[in-house]
Amino acid sequence: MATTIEQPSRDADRTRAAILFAAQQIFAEKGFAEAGVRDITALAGVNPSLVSRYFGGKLKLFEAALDAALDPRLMTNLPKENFGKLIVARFADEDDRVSPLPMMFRAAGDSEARAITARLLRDRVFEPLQIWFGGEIAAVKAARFMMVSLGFFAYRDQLPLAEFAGPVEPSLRAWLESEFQAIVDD
Amino acid sequence: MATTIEQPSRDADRTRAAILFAAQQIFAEKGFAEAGVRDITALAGVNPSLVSRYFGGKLKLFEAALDAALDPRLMTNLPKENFGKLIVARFADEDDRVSPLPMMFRAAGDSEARAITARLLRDRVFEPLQIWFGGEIAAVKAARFMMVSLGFFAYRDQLPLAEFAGPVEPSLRAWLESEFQAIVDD
DNA sequence: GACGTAAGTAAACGAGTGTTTACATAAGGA
DNA sequence: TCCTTATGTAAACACTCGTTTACTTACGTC
Repeated sequence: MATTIEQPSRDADRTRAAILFAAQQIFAEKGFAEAGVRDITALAGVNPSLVSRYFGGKLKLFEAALDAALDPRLMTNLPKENFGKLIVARFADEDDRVSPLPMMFRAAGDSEARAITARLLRDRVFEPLQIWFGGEIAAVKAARFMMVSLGFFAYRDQLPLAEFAGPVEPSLRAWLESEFQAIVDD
Repeated sequence: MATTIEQPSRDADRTRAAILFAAQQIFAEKGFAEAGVRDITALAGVNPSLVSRYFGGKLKLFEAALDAALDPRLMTNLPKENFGKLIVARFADEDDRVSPLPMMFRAAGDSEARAITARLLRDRVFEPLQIWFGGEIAAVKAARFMMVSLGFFAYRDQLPLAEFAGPVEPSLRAWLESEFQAIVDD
């Protein structure tokens, strides 16, 4: 049989990463309030007390999980010529489990988690977008981007209508694409 | 001195209304999860147990409070000629305390409250809007309306940026007005 | 191989929650 | 006036949850 690399059964870095990974999934699925520390640590296969030891508590863990999920390059690395089509494809077709949007929306019920969400959304998304758009009206462009993005997700998340579940209706998708494209073209 | 109308010190209808009114305020301010039954009944000046007796529990009270706050006529009674300007004025300038939007967004963290929110949003807003818009693409129009509205509120609620707090930046406001107007004009 | 430290666990703690139960009392008709 | 019933209150219940504390164990070092 093949020799396997010996792994120590106790590895703080590995355990910390396992908790963070589990937290991203549970927070996105259940939201900050309904996601229990016991749920997260059960998925990670460790003891609940380690959340406090390694992250300083549930709130700090949420901050770390959201920060890890936010990556502005997912938007700013797209070519501006086809920005509309590509960004809608990324929003509409991506796997919600790896998206920070569910995590943010489902944290709106907790005042402390909402404050963290607002700060990270500003520093990790809004500001980079503003720089990427550039120009005098970069702030307005970034604001328009945030509004359309948040509105699209809120709509899909809050209104699970039968006719709009699953694939996005074609003309609605076309409208979204033109909205995003208009932001970079204006 | 003027004679005052004698009011019985015990009036179930009045008490029920007081709880419902207090619930609208507290739910909008704190969200479903953080709004305690004791908070609501303290504002109403009654005993916490009356929530269960009169409404059947906290969740049913939330449903009643949101249902009372939702009124599609606030949108569908506007003239279609100036729909854009008027609807933005209503969204941007209105008092958040009487708006159902904070109540809905801050309930996103609770799965049961979110299900109620989704149902009421569909039955009390989306469907009436669809009928009001009319035509073959009424569903797409209603969807666009929901997206822009939810996006605008989510942006203002989740991103309390200094430069966008308070009055809406003029060019952003103009864009919003054109978006809403385009929905009814298309 | 013994030992000290880091890693992990189990269990209890303490605070907060919605709800229920038992009791008190005001209202209104017989 | 008495008595029934609706109205309201106080207190305890039952449960969840994040966190802390005390203890155990595996790893690396001398």
